[in-house]
Amino acid sequence: MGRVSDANERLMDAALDLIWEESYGAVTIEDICNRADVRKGSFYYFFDSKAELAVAALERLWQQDWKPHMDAAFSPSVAPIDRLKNYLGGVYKRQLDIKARKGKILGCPVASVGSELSSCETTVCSKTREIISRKRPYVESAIRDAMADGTLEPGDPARRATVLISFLEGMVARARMMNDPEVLKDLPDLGMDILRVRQTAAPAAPSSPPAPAVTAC
Amino acid sequence: MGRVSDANERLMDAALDLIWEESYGAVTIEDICNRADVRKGSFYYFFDSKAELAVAALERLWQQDWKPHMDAAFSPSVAPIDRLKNYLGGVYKRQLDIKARKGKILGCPVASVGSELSSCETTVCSKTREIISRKRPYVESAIRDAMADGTLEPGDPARRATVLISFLEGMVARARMMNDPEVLKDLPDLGMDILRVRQTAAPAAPSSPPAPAVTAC
DNA sequence: CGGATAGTTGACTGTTTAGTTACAGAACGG
DNA sequence: CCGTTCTGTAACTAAACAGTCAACTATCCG
Repeated sequence: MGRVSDANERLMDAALDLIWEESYGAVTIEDICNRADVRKGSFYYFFDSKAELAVAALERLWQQDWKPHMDAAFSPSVAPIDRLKNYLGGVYKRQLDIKARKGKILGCPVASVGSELSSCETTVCSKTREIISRKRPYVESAIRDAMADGTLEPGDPARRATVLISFLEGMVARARMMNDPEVLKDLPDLGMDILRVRQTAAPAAPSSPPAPAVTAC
Repeated sequence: MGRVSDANERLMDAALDLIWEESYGAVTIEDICNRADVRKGSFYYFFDSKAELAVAALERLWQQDWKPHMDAAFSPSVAPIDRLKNYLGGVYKRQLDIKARKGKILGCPVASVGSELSSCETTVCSKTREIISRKRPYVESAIRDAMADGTLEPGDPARRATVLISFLEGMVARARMMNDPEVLKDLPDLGMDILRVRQTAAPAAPSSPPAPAVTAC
C-alpha cells in the first residue's frame, strides 16, 4: 500500500492557523507550505488549490474539534439554561485563552472566512455556511427546552435562536476588531437578557452538574 | 494652480466598490486602476499604497454618505423609538436595493473590511474601528431618549446599545453570507424585542413625522 | 503669451505567486 | 527482496503584481 504520510493533515492545520491569524486572502500557498514544512509539489499532490484545502480544513475543524465540544456542552443531562450560559461563557474563555497564547484575539475562523469570501470562492463559502448552520440546532433546542421547563418566557424558539446567534456573532466579530476579549465578558449575562430569562425569586438552585465550557465559538 | 483632476475621487469610489463586492485582500491595485480608468502611475501620484487609499475611501464614505444619513435619521425631531425603527428598516431596504442593483448582498463594507483585516493592516483596521464607533452615539442617545419618554423599559442605555448594535452587525453579516436580504426583513421587529419596548395598549399613535430611512448600515 | 504648477502616461524593473514536471526515495505486500 | 504504490523534492515556467521614472500634457495665473 506504499508510503504513508501526515503531510495533508499538517497542511490543514497550518492553513487553518494562518487563515485564522490573518485572513484567507492574505495567506498564500507558499506560506501554508512553509508553516507545515511541506514542499509545494507535495501540496499539489494532496490538494488542487487553496480553496480545496480550506474546505477540507474547515470540515476537519468541525468534525474533530467543534462537534465533540458542542455535543458535550449541549448534553441533555445539563439544565437547558446552563447549556446556553456555559456556551456563551465558553466563548469568552476561549478567546481569553487565544489572546494569552497568540497575543491577539482571533474571533471565529468560520464566520471570518465566510464573511470575507461571501461574494466569491463559492465552495469555501458554502462550507462555512454549512458549518454555521450546524450550530443552530444546538441553540434552538436548548431554548425550546428552557421554555418548556419555564426558565425562559414563552415565545418562538426559532426566532429567539436567530436573535441570540446573530448577537453572539456580532459580539465575537467586534471583539476581534477591537482585539479585546473583555468585550465578551458579559456575554452570558447579556445573552440571558436577550433570551428573557424568567425572573423567579432565585432559588438557591439545586442546579445541574457543571457543564463543560465550549471551547469553540 | 495647474491641471485639475478628480482621479483621486474616482480611485476612492472604485476601491470602495471593489472591496465591498469582493474583499480587501482579493482586490489588486491594478483592479482598482482599471475600474477607475486611471493608469498606475497616477495611482502612485495620489496614494502610496492600497492601504492609504482604503483609509481615505472609508473616511470619505463616512463624511459624504453615512454621516448625513445618520444625522437625518436620528434627528431629534423624530420620536426616539421611530429613529431606531427606521434605522433598522433602512438597513433592510438598503440591502434589498443593493441586491437588485448588483445581484448580490454586500453587507456592511466597514464591518467586513474590519473583520478581515483585524490582525494586520493596522491603519485600515483602526479606521474601520473609528467609523464603527462613530455610529454608536446615535443609537445610544436614541435609546436613552426612548427610555426617558417611557417607550422603552428602563435600563442601562450603553448596555442596551451594545446588544442592539452587535445584533445588527451579526444579522447583516449573516445576510451577506447567505446572500439573502430577506434575512433582514424582521430586523425592526426583532430589534424592538431586544430593546424591550413597553407593551402599552397601542394608541393609534399621533406619531412623529415619517423619518427618512437610513441608507447606510 | 509663457512659465509654473498639477496631473498623466506607458514602458520599465524586480519580486512574488500559482502551478508543473521529472525523478528520487520510502514503505508495504507478496 | 522486489515491484508496485504512494510520497517527497528541486528546479522550472508563466503570469500577476507592486512599484518607479522620465517625458509628456493640461490648466491656471500673472
